[in-house]
Amino acid sequence: MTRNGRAPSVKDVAAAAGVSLGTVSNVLNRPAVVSTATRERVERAMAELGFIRNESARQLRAGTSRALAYVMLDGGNPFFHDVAEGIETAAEDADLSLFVCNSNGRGDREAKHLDRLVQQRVQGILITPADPDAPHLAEIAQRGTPFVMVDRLSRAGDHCSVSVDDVLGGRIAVEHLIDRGHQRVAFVGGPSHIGQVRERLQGAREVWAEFGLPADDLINLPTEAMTVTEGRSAGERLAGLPSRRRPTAAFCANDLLALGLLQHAVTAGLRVPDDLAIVGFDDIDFAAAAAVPLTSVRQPRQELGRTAARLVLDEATNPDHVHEQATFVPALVARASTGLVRRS
Amino acid sequence: MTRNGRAPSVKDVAAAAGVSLGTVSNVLNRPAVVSTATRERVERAMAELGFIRNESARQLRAGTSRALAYVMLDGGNPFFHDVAEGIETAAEDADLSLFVCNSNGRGDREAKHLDRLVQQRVQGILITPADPDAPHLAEIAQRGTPFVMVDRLSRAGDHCSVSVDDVLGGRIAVEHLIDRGHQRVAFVGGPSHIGQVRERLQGAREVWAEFGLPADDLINLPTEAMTVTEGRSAGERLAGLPSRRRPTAAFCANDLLALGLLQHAVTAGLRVPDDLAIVGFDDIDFAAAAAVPLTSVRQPRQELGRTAARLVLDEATNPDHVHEQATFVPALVARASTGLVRRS
DNA sequence: TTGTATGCGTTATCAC
DNA sequence: GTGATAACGCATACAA
Repeated sequence: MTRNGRAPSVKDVAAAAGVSLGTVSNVLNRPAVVSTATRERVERAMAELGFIRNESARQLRAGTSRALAYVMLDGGNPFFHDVAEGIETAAEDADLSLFVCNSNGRGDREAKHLDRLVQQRVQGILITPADPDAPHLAEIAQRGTPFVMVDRLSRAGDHCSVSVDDVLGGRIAVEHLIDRGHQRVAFVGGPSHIGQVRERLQGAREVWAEFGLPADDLINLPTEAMTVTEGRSAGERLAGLPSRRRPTAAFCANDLLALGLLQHAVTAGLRVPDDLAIVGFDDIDFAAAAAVPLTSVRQPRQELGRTAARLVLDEATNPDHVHEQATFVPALVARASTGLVRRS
Repeated sequence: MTRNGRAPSVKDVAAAAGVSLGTVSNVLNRPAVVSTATRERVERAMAELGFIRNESARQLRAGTSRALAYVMLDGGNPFFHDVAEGIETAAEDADLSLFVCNSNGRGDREAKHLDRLVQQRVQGILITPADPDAPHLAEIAQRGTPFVMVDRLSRAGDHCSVSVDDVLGGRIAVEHLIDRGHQRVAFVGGPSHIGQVRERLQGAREVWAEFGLPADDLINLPTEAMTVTEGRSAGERLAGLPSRRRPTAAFCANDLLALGLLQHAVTAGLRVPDDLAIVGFDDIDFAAAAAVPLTSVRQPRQELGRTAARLVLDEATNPDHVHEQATFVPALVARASTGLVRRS
């Protein structure tokens, strides 16, 4: 602290070094233009005073910050971390900071974060929203803040997005199960207003019909959320079904549900995959690390993040930017949880 | 965008509403002092122009930002999320933003984040550092930025910290195993320059000695990191031990290691806990959700975060602040992974 | 109740 | 090569 209780400024450095404020600025921004002697004197003064550039002042002057932001949907789901890692990588390359916020699925918290970020004048906002069609999102896109939706799609297409073909994801998951000989399969996921849940279910239903299987044998087990706890409770409901209705396999809308279901199955003495095969979605690291390694539909998580960052930066810097909806193709990763099917 | 391609400012609003800049500012900060008629006129102008306060300008003027920051050690470990949630709760209560950064265990990335945060003039920095004694941390504390170390302790005590009694944690974990009849136990953890690892091992050794068990029968299985993958590899080494040396139980320095070890054990056909009992540390949600629910040493994760935020806010606002090292007491949560021990 | 003036720290433009 | 000065957007002390 110098003078007034604030941190030392260029002014203080200038005084200490016996030069003008402009010269200090030159040392900072165009060192080549200042003589070695004075430069060193200024640098010494900066070191002695512990001078640190004030980013708000730079930002005020520059009119824009040097930061991106990502508003995560669920910090407790490792999937979003991996996405964030991808974003961070790209941000680092562009020499930008990344502010990571977490809405935890709460629309009000999301809105609060967004307000703050716009006030901060971040260069761009990446978000996996609780509701892709929420009005506060449309506002932001219209205001002109570069904006990319991550792992979601909105009805209005006036912004960039990166996502995965969820219908296809549902298809390959269930096709895998049909291949394995399953004729009665549960779909575990919800709430159904989540686009992903609907689309993964749709994909599941499509293949199911294409293989000529009766619609009744694809059983819907809705959940309140996409969490381990909800997966466990779905397991209980599944176990409670009359045995002639009980599925031999389950396709879960994400890996957390699958892990919960797996846990309940093991606890209940079911053998996985013999009594119950399980497919998850996302392929988070914990999926491979489960006691019975989980078959899952992989999304390119880091790639999703990197691409999203690329798009938002393009929108921020390229005057000829056009919005783009990048779609990735999911892939099945087969592991033990669907490995061996007892055909009876 | 108005005028110069920048977002509309108070000045623009003033012009549009036909009042002075000071009046606009009054509407923003002291609405009571301005007449209803002009206030409404100003508010209408703000709405029409899409005016949004510029946080950098406010911050520059105020001399300090309205944000805290938490630099996480490992975004892939849910433990740190829960800590972050606790911090966020407290930040919300104080009406502050929270910037969450992730060093991913890399000292260079940590330093970069810290640089940026200091430049941003955040009100306080919370951090779980890669190395508690790194010089860049001491610098920050000395510069006067409110600073709290989370879940770590440094040798120099010139700052606040919140942590858990790790020696005690090690003690209760191993005491539990001894209670269960185990006479040969592995300690899985590393690298040993992590204070936590050393202390948890120390606690383990203390009880081991107090029960008069031979030191050789507490086997150290060092790991390169605290990850699921490393836990799996520790499992392989454990399985490779000659059977008369092979432990009947393992105490892992965190839950990720424990989950990896558990997975390997199950894959290798070992029954848990009959052939191998496992105790983890942290009690992350995935511990309870494992196929064999994991006994673990619980840390009060959210509480840790809340307390850290409380301390940093006290340092930021209270002139009589004195540094405090808050220590929490860990507790054993017994689950199936140590549930049944076959005594032979 | 409203308007005017000043300064926060930085950068850039222009003289010298 | 260096110094003086203005501007970014906002908040406030003070004047009208």
